Amino acid sequence: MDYKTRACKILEANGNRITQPRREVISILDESQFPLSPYDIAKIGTDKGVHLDTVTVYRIIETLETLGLVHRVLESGKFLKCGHIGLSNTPCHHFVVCKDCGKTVELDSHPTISNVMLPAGFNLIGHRLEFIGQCQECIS
Amino acid sequence: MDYKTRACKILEANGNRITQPRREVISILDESQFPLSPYDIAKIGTDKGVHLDTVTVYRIIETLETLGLVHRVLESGKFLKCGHIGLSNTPCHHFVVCKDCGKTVELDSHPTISNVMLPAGFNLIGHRLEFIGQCQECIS
DNA sequence: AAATTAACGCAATAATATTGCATTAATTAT
DNA sequence: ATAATTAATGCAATATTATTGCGTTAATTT
Repeated sequence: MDYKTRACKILEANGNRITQPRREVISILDESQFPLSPYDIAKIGTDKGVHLDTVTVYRIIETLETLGLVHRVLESGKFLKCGHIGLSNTPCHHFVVCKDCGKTVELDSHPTISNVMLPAGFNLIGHRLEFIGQCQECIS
Repeated sequence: MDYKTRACKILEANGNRITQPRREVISILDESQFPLSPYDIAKIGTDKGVHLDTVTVYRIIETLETLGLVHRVLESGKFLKCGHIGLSNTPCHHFVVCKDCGKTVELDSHPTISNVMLPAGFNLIGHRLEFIGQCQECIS
């Protein structure tokens, strides 16, 4: 199932309406191999002749993120469609980011830092690993 | 050597002046176990009676980051002192972040996702791993 | 086809970040 | 120790990114 179909199904299954702006945002995310900011998305839409209000894009992104349909790439703060709903639904996210052009690829599996399979030709400089959880005081 | 001493040494060694605002920012970072935004830092300083302009804090943070003396915690966008200059100097960063209170701890070593040593009592929910590098097109 | 209401669009505002320039103060040279 | 040098600061203005409130529109249900 392609991303657009999957996204619409999941939206619907969670009681959300399939609107023109949502279709457009999903389509734009699907077609980009770079992560995009809400402003990027609004501009691309408007350039294509489909008016997209930036506030609307913010709200759509928030919805899609909740549903596990987009990630936020931390290094740039921009958003990327999720390639794998199964993994993306979990609170574990794995990306490869090019520091020069920003191109970003989601990794298929849970890699370790030492034995990760990177895209062909990708030159590894470093990494960021953040474990998210609850500290002792916040659990109780 | 404690953080303040180390920070001043490194600043000096790189031809930077040891100024009052810099001392203050370093001190505030040293005393906080939570990551802080430039605005947080300016406010804490001002509350302590030491006027700190926010723009100045931005510039100081930038300098400290370049020297490997602070990290940016991606999840929150806030800054944290580096506990380990040796590791921090590399483009590899490892944190544990509490999702509730934001308390953040830097990890000592290069952990793998499956065998990480977390602080006592820390409940692990998920993680973010971003590999940074250059894609094939950007290398040439 | 009408009723319902989620979602949108616009305007205003808040929060975060950056730039230019005159002034201040840390360091160097005398 | 004092003067000269210039890095760094502080202020003002501006740019960028994100949020909120509310009347209107349009997707869905009745």
